[in-house]
Amino acid sequence: MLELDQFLPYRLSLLSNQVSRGIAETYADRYGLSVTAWRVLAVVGRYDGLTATEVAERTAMDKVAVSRAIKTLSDKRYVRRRQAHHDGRAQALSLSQRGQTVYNAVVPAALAYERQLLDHLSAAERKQLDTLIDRLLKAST
Amino acid sequence: MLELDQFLPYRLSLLSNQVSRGIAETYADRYGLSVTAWRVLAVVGRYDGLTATEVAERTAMDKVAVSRAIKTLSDKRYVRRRQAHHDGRAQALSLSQRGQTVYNAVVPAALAYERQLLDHLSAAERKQLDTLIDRLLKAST
DNA sequence: TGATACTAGTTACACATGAAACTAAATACA
DNA sequence: TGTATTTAGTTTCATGTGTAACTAGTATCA
Repeated sequence: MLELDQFLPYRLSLLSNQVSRGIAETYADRYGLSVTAWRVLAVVGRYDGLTATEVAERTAMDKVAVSRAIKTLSDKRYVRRRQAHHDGRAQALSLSQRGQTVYNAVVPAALAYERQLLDHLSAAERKQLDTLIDRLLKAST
Repeated sequence: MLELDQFLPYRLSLLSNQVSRGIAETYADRYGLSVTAWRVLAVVGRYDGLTATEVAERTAMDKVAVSRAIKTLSDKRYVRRRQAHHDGRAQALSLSQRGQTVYNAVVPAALAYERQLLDHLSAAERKQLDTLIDRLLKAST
């Protein structure tokens, strides 16, 4: 007998969507960023000079999604692409001035949201949560 | 400093997607069901005679998504709609013979997948996980 | 009863997403 | 060197999704 609201995959999906929506409110409208674009921005801001392929690896997004997100960010002049010196096909990505500004505004807001969430858990529980997620991530691959 | 792969919202999204994909493999191709359609099927199979609105409440999907899923399921002859006697606008949903067959095949497979996942956790950890998800669900609303 | 506000479900639009096909550059190696 | 294979990134197509507008039936209450 399957009771949807006790079914782990459903609960995870619910939680993930709720959290994502909450976070997205901190940047979506203000900066016109989708979740995928936001992730790319976050990674390029953290690791300057990555190529699209490297971004894809770090974000667990496929290269099509990354390519589109980069196009969006590039159209908005948040990221610059320059020819990667070692490979004529690849482009090294970095934040523009504007992109840096967005990054500086958006990352703290996202972290604050996460902190606010985790405030509902004790230190021990946070650690537990981490362990459990790791375990389930491995188990589901 | 935001490190994506230690960021809770990202980790939750990753986990939820992986799990959903794993589950979907047990029914998507074989029965042509999307996640939303599958959820509606599961709820109607469990609670016969629900209306679309009631399904929406039970699945945390919005009514547009439910309407579309019902259309899919109805086109495939998995669910029947009959006029709800108390309200001319509403339709009471139930599984057809075919739908029942699909339900009987698909639900055990989904539960088996969940069990296989949870096998990686001890009884105490499962309880912890439940509590933590509940807590975070409340915190994120 | 009849005007008004509400509700069930569908449709339309704009945008997001995944898979496969494609272009151009790089590599392998006979 | 020249042919075959692989790889970076983009485009295309079919499908999924959320928001808002819509249709038709229901409830309210003067």
